[in-house]
Amino acid sequence: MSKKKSSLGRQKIPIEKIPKKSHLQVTFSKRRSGLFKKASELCTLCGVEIAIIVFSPADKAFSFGHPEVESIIDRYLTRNPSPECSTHQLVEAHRNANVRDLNMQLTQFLNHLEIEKKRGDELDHVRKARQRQFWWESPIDELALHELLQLKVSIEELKKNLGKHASKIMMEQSNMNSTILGANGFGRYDAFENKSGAVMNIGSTLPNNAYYLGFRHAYL
Amino acid sequence: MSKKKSSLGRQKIPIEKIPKKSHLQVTFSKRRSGLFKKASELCTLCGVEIAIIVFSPADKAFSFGHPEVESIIDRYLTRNPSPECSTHQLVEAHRNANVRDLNMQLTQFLNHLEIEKKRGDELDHVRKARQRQFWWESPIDELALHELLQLKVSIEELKKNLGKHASKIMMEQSNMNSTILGANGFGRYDAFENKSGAVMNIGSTLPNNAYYLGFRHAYL
DNA sequence: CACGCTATACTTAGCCA
DNA sequence: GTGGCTAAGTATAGCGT
Repeated sequence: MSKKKSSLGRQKIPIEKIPKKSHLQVTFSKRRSGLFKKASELCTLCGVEIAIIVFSPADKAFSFGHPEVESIIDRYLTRNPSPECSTHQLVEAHRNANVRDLNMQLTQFLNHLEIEKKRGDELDHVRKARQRQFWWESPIDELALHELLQLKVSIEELKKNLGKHASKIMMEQSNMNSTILGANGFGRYDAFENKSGAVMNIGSTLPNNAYYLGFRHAYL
Repeated sequence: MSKKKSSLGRQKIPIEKIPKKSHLQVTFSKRRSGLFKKASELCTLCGVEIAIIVFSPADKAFSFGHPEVESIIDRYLTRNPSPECSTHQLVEAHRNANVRDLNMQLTQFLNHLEIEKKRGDELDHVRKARQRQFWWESPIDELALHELLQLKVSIEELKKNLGKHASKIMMEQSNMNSTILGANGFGRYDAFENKSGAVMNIGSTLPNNAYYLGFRHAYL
């Protein structure tokens, strides 16, 4: 049984444009997955917000975003509206907002959330059990997907609305009180200078001083 | 002689928020580098454009972009404004979706839900504090309320659907034991040239807690 | 094309300087 | 924070199905 072990296992490839198209496509797919996975792990491990946009060789746009690409882009472009901070401010500004009804709804909503989460966990369990045994494909419940879709949109809207609402509350409070933080408090207009956009070299084979294409930091 | 602690070498860590702050900082730094490196490799290997934006735990903005973050964002925003588009993309995706993909979507939703829950908690906090010492009132955001109601309905639908879906999967599992992969494992119509590769795919063996947070594709 | 497989290249957790 | 080290954990190139 002559077997050529020669090409089993991962081979080293140079970090330069892959010439073969079919090969490139596969690599793109796999590595994009890997990149997104890494990003999601970073999100979870460190509790940070990340957005990634990739334009494929076929010029199709893929994106990853936690919590949302748009909001992160927004934050980036406007040099930091700082949602985290606004949340904090909200807590501090706890003596406003006349939203009793809204909050009641919210409370109910929270209850539902917990229920859904548990349910989701169960489903996840089912999935894992399934994967362990067999991973055949099965037709999907289209209706469920549809509903899921609707939900997603709704959630995103809710999120936006919550954000808006929060800012509104804050602002109103600031206006009426003028003692809390004030415009001075969060008026950080430190524009970050990023002109370069320059492409640095890819230190592909250097484990140490490996600097990449063009990343930069915006200090706040 | 005293043995070196097995702490030499890499240890496995669960993909969940790192509690220790100092530790988290180090991990963030290293993994951010790793992420950017992966991105740059993907750029070079496949000749594609990528932009990444990360907000650090300290709320500092880091970005990677080839050729430039702004231009890519621009391209993305001009192509992806329509919410209907996202709907369409998912519907498209559905054609090739298998259960795993669906589950991934579900996971994303769950993540969103958790985020919303936290946000909701904050709001709730505000409310309680306010009830204790309310001073003034501010007009409520009726639109937000409306959205909340809508969401509530959606959530309830989701709940039902999740239940159905779960049972269905389980049922299919037991039923298909005898007809595994018969002819064609699952009914997906490839009528169209679905040139999408629409749904991102997680590696088959997803670690227990590796959640994909929120990525999607933008079409057209 | 998407998936699984496997050997191997690469990444990185934990420590230290 | 940064960078080096080591060894264990992951990602993935090349190939099948």
